[in-house]
Amino acid sequence: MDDQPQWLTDEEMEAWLALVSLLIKLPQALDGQLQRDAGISHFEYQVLAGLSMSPGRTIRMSELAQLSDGSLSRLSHVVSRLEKRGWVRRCTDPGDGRYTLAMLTDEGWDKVVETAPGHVATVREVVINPLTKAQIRQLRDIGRRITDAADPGGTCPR
Amino acid sequence: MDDQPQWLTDEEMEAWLALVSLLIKLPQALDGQLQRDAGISHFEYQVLAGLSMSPGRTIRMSELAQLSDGSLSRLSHVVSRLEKRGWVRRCTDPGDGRYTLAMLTDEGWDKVVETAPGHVATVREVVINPLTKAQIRQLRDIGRRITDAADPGGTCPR
DNA sequence: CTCCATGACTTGAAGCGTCAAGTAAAGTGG
DNA sequence: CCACTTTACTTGACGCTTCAAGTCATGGAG
Repeated sequence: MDDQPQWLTDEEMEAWLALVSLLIKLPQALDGQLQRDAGISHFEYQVLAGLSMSPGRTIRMSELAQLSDGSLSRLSHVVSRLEKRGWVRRCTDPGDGRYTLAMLTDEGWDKVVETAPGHVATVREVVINPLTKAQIRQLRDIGRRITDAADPGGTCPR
Repeated sequence: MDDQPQWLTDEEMEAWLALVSLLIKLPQALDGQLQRDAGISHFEYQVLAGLSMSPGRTIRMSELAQLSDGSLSRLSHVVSRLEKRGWVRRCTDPGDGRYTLAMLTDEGWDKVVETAPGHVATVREVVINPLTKAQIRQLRDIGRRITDAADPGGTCPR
């Protein structure tokens, strides 16, 4: 924080406004497609996808929370819903009773398999295709820098 | 949409994952600072800021909705809350009874004035400072391209 | 061995956003 | 000038996220 408010320059303001619009509209587009085509939110998709890529399609809740960039509480609620829908099951870690393991059921796996292509197509259409190859690399670097600054702890450093 | 799912390459995936993290963590950081320091959400700040920059500190609801990148419904709810807090007042447009004019009260103006410096400082800290001058320009271009693709109508083209 | 601190969740209430209706004013065709 | 459509919102219900407790299992200190 500076003593002087230090207002944004025109260039900075343009970038900032573009980013704010992005922050509102991209999630809408992603959630919209998944909700329409698969009846799930983007975060639910991330959770299912995270599970599907874990060894044994099983993973600890806390690890899944980091993988999907969400709080443990949020994840707990979401997994409850996914469990009711029959896509995930929970059980206590046999080795350490504090951990809870989430595992993807066969129905959950099928759901991911049937949902993924449409989702990837949307990501391509909205994010990848509009950008040049150079911009894709720039986006990765910019995203990482801002994310690091916004979440200093990182929830997974060490 | 393609026939083939056409999976993402490594570079594309890296950029995509970086963007997904950004989408989650940046709003958290922005909302967090404003909530802690001023007791308002980022969207409420945008609405107040939009009003404060309008001529006569007054603007139509529909124009304010576009300015702040929100739906009319969302704006209506938010303005109701801001009205209860005494920062905004609503009245019907004398010229055309369908429009509603939102106007910033003096208390609302004071709120913006006292909140802005801390918010700008956070934006600087989290978004502007971590980037080079070139990256700031890149961010603007990338943001615009993705936003255009995600929101084809644009809610304000023509 | 017991008590307490810590870690890993789960739960419930409260607040916000979205969607689907509903309302009211202005424009438009006959 | 009257019905009908369009435009600009407002409202209510529902679902999801967050926040603050609360629970249960482990690991240590004495």
